[in-house]
Amino acid sequence: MAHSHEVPSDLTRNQGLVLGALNHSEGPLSAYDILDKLRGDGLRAPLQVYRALDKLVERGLAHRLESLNAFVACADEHCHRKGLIAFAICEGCGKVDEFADAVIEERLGDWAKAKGFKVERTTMEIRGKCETCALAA
Amino acid sequence: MAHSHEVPSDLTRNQGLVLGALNHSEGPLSAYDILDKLRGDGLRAPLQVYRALDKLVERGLAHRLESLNAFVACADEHCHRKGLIAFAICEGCGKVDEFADAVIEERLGDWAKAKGFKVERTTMEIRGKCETCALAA
DNA sequence: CTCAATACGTTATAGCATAACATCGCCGCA
DNA sequence: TGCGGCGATGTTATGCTATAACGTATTGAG
Repeated sequence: MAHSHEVPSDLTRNQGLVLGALNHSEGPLSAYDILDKLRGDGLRAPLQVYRALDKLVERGLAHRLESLNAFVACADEHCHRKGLIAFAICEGCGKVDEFADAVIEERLGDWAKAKGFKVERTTMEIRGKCETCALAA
Repeated sequence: MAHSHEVPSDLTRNQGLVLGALNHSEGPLSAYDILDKLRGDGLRAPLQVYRALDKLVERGLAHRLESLNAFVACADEHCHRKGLIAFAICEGCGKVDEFADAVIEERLGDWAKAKGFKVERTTMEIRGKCETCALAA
């Protein structure tokens, strides 16, 4: 079944709808997937979805998967995640596993420091097959 | 000035043209950027560029930057890179720095092993400001 | 109340990527 | 030589992803 996060109460209507759609989905959704799910709730234009997604991503309630041009709800119930987040995306079933790794984060930080590079955000995405799908293949 | 890689001789005409365009560019190029640069050489349709890019990426002669929907030539002169590659992308000047880190690779490998996840490819992209642009800001 | 800031709604358009189909050229081999 | 397969190519059409530009509505601070 899908996630069952609580939706923060200070979201706007559209933000709440979009986050709800993400929470109830098994896997990542494109902005247009979301739009289709929410037409019944009065959403009509891509921009309504993109604007809500921008805010949600900004607040860390949702994440953008760059390699998929799609979005997922943050897997962390109360969104305590601060640092770098990595995603493992299964090409078989589409499920996404979200995790953090302090060593990797530190390592990237070291590299950046050595180069004088000022990091603003990092995307890390692993594509492959989850255990279930790998065994089924 | 731009890179000065040699172009492998077994590339097809279109592949050679596309790789040449990437090699002569200071920064990442979208497929349509490439197309525009190569109209004078007879290329007319996006698909011609995308097909060449697919092959080049497959062979490791070029890389796709997911967070930019753009492509760069591989920075390694003779394309000896085997493992995971990371990219630092400057939002100021657009330059891309390509690097590898064995520790990160090992760390991801450990995670995957523990989860039974079969990795097919990984994208790691840092967005931020390079030293020059950070100081200028 | 008034202003500023933010969200919202709508239309149009820009930018990225692939489907589908026909052709061509090269190479191995009967 | 000539057949046959395969991969690259060319072309048109189309689909998916994302934002520009405009105006209205709502909210909250002073």
